[in-house]
Amino acid sequence: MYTYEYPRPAVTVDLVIFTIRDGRLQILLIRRGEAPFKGRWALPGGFVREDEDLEAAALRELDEETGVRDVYLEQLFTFGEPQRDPRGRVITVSYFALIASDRQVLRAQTDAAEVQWFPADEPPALAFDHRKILDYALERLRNKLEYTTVGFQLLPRKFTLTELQQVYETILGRELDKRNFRRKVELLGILEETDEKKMEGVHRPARLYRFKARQFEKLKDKGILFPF
Amino acid sequence: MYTYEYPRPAVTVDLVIFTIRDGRLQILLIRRGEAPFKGRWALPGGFVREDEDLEAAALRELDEETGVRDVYLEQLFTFGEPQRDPRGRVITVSYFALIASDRQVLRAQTDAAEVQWFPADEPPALAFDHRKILDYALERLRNKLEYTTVGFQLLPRKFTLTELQQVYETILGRELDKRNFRRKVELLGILEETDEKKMEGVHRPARLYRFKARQFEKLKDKGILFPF
DNA sequence: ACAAAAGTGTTGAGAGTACACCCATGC
DNA sequence: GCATGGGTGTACTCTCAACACTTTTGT
Repeated sequence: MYTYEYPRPAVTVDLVIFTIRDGRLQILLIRRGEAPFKGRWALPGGFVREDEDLEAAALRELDEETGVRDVYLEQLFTFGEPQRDPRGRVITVSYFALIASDRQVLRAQTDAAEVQWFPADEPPALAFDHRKILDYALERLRNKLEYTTVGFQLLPRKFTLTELQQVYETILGRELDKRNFRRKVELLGILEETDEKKMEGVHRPARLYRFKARQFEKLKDKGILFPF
Repeated sequence: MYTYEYPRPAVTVDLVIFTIRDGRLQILLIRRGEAPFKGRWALPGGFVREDEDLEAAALRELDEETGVRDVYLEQLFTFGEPQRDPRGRVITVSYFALIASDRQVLRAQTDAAEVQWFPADEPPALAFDHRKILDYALERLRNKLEYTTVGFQLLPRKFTLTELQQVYETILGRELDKRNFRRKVELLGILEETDEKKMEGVHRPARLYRFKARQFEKLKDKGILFPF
């Protein structure tokens, strides 16, 4: 058995957990109960355990805060500036997660005053360098939206085309043409019609669709295929 | 001052250093002199120092192995499987670097038998999980080539259009149409003609061009702009 | 004069964008 | 019957892809 004689930083994972709520892109934040940054909002996260894979640590934190599993999770970036944590050297591996809009139930035990959703584009002041992490996550999400199907991870299993379009409009921050959007989605061949209709609204019911691909899909054959 | 009571993994950086040599995409590898994997080839890398930023550590390793600075460097992914290093818990932050083809001089002190370039698509057996890191770097490089100007980082400051095209063909692994390629590059407006010509060849000399943008540039306004 | 790489335009097909009206339902 | 969101087609423009010959130089 060999050992190392090198300084060992602490390693954490931090999560940017996105969902769509009230027609806005929102993120989950936790209010810190301890110094430093006591009382400030921060990204959920925590230390990586001794024999725990990084992604496993991220999934564990996600489960602890939201009770949700089986969500889209992607490693984002690793931040390691020596001064990013006033307590000492802490390197953090950041992840972003997408929660479907019908699964955003928080843990029963969580105190609503301490765990809350905030609009991603108007977050409160954040602890540490979490604002930088958030900004990076937003940029990545917007980019990926254009050439992958990540967007579908934010919707329930069955959804209307208008709901899908709203996800894209919300994240991209601009309006899309309804007819062009629908033609494009159909052309991609990634949706399945169901026989059901959404009867909630007061007006004409919309047909519900289901996403065909299992989890996630790159959308390029030659060049890009999702430039709405 | 606060301290943590958590296990601390060792943290390293590993580099996938690309260049174009003999018309092929190649990577720099180092032969390990110690167990584990003694005698195997491995990616250059090393431990992150106590008060050293991650990117600074990557730049330091790069300088130590190649004597090169001011190159394109990008964080790739952080690998942290508990069993990836038999000596204990080691988390590695991987980077990829692009070295211009006229700057691939190795450190004078390096022993040629211990530091060598290898074709990126036919590497020797690698230590640890370095093959996985290499594969990931290759995938990322190919993707970025299509919507950014990273490819220019592999060329000298002045280059011919044919050389530029060969970089793209080499990395993408397919042939491109000369006329379409040139029209596209011209349309992007990122090159500057020089008055010089490359007189090396035996035949008609080619005009030399210079890359306008300082370092690196995203190439999308609406959708992708670089789908050669 | 010849070998070799440099350089240069046109055409057809497909995708993106802009744009306006009828339909189905609840009240 | 009316208010509201659901649903549908066409025309123009622009970019992509395929394709072959002339030019310039060294030997």
